[in-house]
Amino acid sequence: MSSLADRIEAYLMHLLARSQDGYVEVRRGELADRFSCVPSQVTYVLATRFTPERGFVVESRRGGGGFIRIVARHPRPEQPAGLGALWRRIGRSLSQAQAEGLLRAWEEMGIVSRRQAALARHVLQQEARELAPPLDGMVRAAVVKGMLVVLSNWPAGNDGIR
Amino acid sequence: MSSLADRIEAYLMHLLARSQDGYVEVRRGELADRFSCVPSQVTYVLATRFTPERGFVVESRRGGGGFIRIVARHPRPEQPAGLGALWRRIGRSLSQAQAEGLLRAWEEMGIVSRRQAALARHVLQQEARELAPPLDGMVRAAVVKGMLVVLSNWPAGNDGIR
DNA sequence: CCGTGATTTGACCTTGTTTGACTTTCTTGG
DNA sequence: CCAAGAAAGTCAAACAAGGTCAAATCACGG
Repeated sequence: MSSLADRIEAYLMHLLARSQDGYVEVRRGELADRFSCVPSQVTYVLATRFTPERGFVVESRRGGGGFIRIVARHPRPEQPAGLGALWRRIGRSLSQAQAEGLLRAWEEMGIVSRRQAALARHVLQQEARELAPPLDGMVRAAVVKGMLVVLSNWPAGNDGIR
Repeated sequence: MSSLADRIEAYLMHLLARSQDGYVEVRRGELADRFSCVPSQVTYVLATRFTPERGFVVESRRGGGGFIRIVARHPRPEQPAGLGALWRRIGRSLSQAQAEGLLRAWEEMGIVSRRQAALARHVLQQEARELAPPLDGMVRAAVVKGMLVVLSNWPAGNDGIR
């Protein structure tokens, strides 16, 4: 028997799946109402199912006109070699070699252009230069994650500044 | 449902975007009238959304012929040019407020999607969290620059990872 | 049957918005 | 100069969400 939490999760996943932009906005109260439960049940579902580890980011606002926004990081949740894995693999820090390897791979896959790769290498160099070992890796990871944010596009996304 | 405050903000932003000089002048009373609300609602919007933190300066005069002038400090809708300036603006370090302001601006201009903006906010938060003052700013700058690397997408059109 | 982890509830908290009564500051006509 | 009137400003109370936390309950493997 699927639990209430499961059904709420399924409903939200459904909304996400058919959303064109890769995110949904709901009212906690309305949801609670629809499933005839207390609002904090919704909070529970968000906290246990829509976590960053599972590839979701949740934003919310209180007060009048408040809402909860659930953002999916990737169209197809957990593909073995997909973006989710990539996010996890990057982790908190990247060596120069790791970063370059990633870039080369992306370039070969046509995920980034030659020019973007070159620019990225330049930025990596600039930013991580003269930083002591614990920090430089973090900065590299930061740069790559910034790239990933823009690259991990939901079908129908932005194409960049022309 | 977006709140009244949101709608008033949007309206003012719209006026600002259309204005060539980067500022607008409105009557508090007229605005209140247009949105059928009390005048102090307008004051509330100004106080919460058009702050110096977000790059606005608000001046006003009371009495007959009074007015409210909203000046946008940097966000000139730099459509064609701007990219180089953007790199320069980012610099070596970014405060949380600066980073969020930039993101908001990009989101408004449609340079990044709502979803990308949300992801970016999350990454920014995660990466800079528990980093002491000199470093956190650098990491934020790194994230934003990573985004910019991909966004400054010349001819070779990239559509993101599918 | 029991212990453990997941779920469900509800009382209470924090944040953001809306309204309205009251105040301050200008402008102007007399 | 001064009183009236026309704005805008302040501030606190009432509302409108969402968040927290812990107790109660449930489901299950051992």
